[in-house]
Amino acid sequence: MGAVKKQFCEYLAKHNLKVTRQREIILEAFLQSPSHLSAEELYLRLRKEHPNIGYATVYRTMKLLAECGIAAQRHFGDRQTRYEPSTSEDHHYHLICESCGQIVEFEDERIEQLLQQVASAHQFHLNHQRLELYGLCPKCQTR
Amino acid sequence: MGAVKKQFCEYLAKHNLKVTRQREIILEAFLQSPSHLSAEELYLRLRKEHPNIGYATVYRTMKLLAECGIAAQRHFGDRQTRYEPSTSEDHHYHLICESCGQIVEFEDERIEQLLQQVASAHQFHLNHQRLELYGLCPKCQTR
DNA sequence: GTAGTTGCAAATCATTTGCAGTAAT
DNA sequence: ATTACTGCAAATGATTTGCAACTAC
Repeated sequence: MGAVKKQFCEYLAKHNLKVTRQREIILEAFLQSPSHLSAEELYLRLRKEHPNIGYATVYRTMKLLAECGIAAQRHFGDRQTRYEPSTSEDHHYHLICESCGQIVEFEDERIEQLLQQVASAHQFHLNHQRLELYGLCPKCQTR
Repeated sequence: MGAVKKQFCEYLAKHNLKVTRQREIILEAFLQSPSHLSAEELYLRLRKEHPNIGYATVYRTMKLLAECGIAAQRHFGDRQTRYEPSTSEDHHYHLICESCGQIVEFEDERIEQLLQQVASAHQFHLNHQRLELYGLCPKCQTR
């Protein structure tokens, strides 16, 4: 059993929740899919192989995955909540092309330090941050 | 007539739209209210003095104000779209207390430069950015 | 066996839209 | 006179929830 699945099962056990077939399937699908899918998109993918899994179950399970730290929620321009695998300590940010929707991830030590500094300056205890850059990717600039 | 109202009227004229009593009232209320109100909150404030102004009109007018650059849309943790006066070139970010909801604004030259650098490194043309820090304000830390 | 889960449909919440009447140009 | 605007109620889209049947423990 993969480390992530183990993490999920342990979280479920600790909270008196059950490991069900659907939860296993949805976790699998989430891990194998491209990042930044919405619950709806995941549901649509799932439906091919498992037409009996309900919409609501996907929503509920993604919420669980977010709670136990396996998935991280994201909100980009559109209305939907998107999910990406959350590798604990890895702070990365997003560059989003407003024309083609491409999403590029990046990290930056310096930015992270600066944000921490700013929070401290205001005597805030920093829990998490959201940083997104919107613009045009190289391809869309030339069109 | 204030500069902002003038800006609004000019925008309306240019787009063959009309200066109506409701639009004037909503603009006034927006300018006099605390920052970061949602359309609903603005509607509720308005209703005391002007019970005949409809929900939809507030939504439509806030959208207009955003289009013409008088208001800027913001999305924090909750579901609602919030608006703040948009003083053209002023890039500022937000520190949000997850316990009491307090919102502190801040600016930082260094961050701005870094973001620009990062975008350039990926050959993106940066249009706009979103940066929010979530945590606990000094007061809520001690509770 | 008991308590948590599922799938469905109905509910919710923020926001948008159609429409008949009203007001700005 | 035109054309845009308003208020209302009904529609929308993403997400949540109530509930009776079901399944993991």
